[in-house]
Amino acid sequence: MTGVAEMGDVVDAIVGQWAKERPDVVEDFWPVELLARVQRLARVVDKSVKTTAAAHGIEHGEFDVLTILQRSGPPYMLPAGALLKASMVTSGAITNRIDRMEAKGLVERVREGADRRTVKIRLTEHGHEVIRVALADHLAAYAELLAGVDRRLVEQTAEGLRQVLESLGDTA
Amino acid sequence: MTGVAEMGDVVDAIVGQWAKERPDVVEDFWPVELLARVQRLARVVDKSVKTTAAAHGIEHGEFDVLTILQRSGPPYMLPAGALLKASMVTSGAITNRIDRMEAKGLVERVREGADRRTVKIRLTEHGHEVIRVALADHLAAYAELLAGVDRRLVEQTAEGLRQVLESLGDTA
DNA sequence: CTTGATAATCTCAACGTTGAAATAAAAGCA
DNA sequence: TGCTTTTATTTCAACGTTGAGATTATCAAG
Repeated sequence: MTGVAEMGDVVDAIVGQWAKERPDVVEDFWPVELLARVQRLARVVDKSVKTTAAAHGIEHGEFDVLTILQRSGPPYMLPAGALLKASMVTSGAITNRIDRMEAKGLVERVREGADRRTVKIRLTEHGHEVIRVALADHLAAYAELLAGVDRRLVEQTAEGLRQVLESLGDTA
Repeated sequence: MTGVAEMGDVVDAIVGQWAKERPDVVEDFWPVELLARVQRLARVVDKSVKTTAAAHGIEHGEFDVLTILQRSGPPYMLPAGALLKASMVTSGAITNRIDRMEAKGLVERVREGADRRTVKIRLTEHGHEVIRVALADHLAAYAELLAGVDRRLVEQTAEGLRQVLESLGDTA
C-alpha cells in the first residue's frame, strides 16, 4: 500500500457515512458504489452538454434532437415518434422542443407521407450548420472531461457499463 | 469469436451511426462510449429512485434530502447550506424542498444557533420512519438493477468511475 | 361501409428547478 | 462605532418536463 491511489471520492465518503449509520445493512450498499457514481458523473456530463448547447444558442434538449437527426443520416428527417423513442423523454417534451426549434429555424415539420398522423421532422440548412459546429465543441468538451484518465481505463469502464445496459434491455 | 457476448447496446448503435455519418471525426468519439452510457444509465437510475420515492409519498429530491440527513448521523440535522452542497442543486431548489418537506412533517427548520443567518434542518420522527422504510426499498431496487451482472464487473466498473470522478475533483 | 380499437401527435395545467435579485446577519477593518 | 464586504437563506418569475387527456387518422373486423 503505497498510498498513491488512495484518495477517495465523494461516493466513498457517502458509503462511509452509511457504514457508520446503518451497519446493519452495510452489505446491501454495494450497488451504490456504481450507481451513485453514475448519477454524480451524469450531472457533470449534463452540465457540460448544457454549457456547450448554450454557447450555440440552444437548450440541452434541442441539442439532443439535433444530434439525433444528424446521426440518422440523409435525408436528416425522422418521424416525431422516432425522436420520442431516441430521446427518453415524454411526448409533450418532444412537441415543445420541435415547436421551439421550428421557431428558431433549426428544423421543419413535414407532413407529406401516406400516414397523415405522422409528422416528420427535418433538419434545415441552419440546423445542419448549428449542429456541425456545436458537435465539434461537444466532443472537445467530452474529451476534456476524460483528459485526466487513462484511455484504457475509459474503455474498460465503458465496457462495464455496456454490459449493465445490455442486461437492462437497453438494446437497439 | 463465438458471438456469445456480441449483442451491442443502444450506444453501440449510436456510435455506429456517427461513424457512418461523420467518418472524418470518428477518432474523437471515444469519450462518447463512456459518457453516453453514463447518461443513459443515469436516466434508468433516476426513474428507479423516483418510483421508490413515489411509493412512499415523496419526490425524488425529497428522498435525496432525507438520505443526506439520515446518513449524516445524530443529531440528524444539517445547515441548509450543507444540503445545498451535498445535493448538487441550486439554493432555490433546496428552499423549496424544505418548504414542502416541512409541510409534510418530514423535517423542521431550527433557528437556534449563534449565527442567525443559518437555518438548520432536522429530521423529524416521521421523517426518520419514512426514510428507514424507503431506504430498504431503494437498496432492493438498486440491487435489482444490477441483478443481471457479475458482481466483480460491477466493482471494477465502479472503480473506473471513481477514478474519473477523482480526476474531476469530485472529492470530499 | 360502419364500428371499435389502435396509433401518432398535440394540448395544457401542474410541477420542480434555475438563476438572479433581495433580504438579513456576521465579519473585517478603519 | 461606522462602513463595507462576505455569507446564508429566501423570493420569484421564467423555463422545460411530466402525464393525462383530447384530437385526428389508420387499421381490423364484421
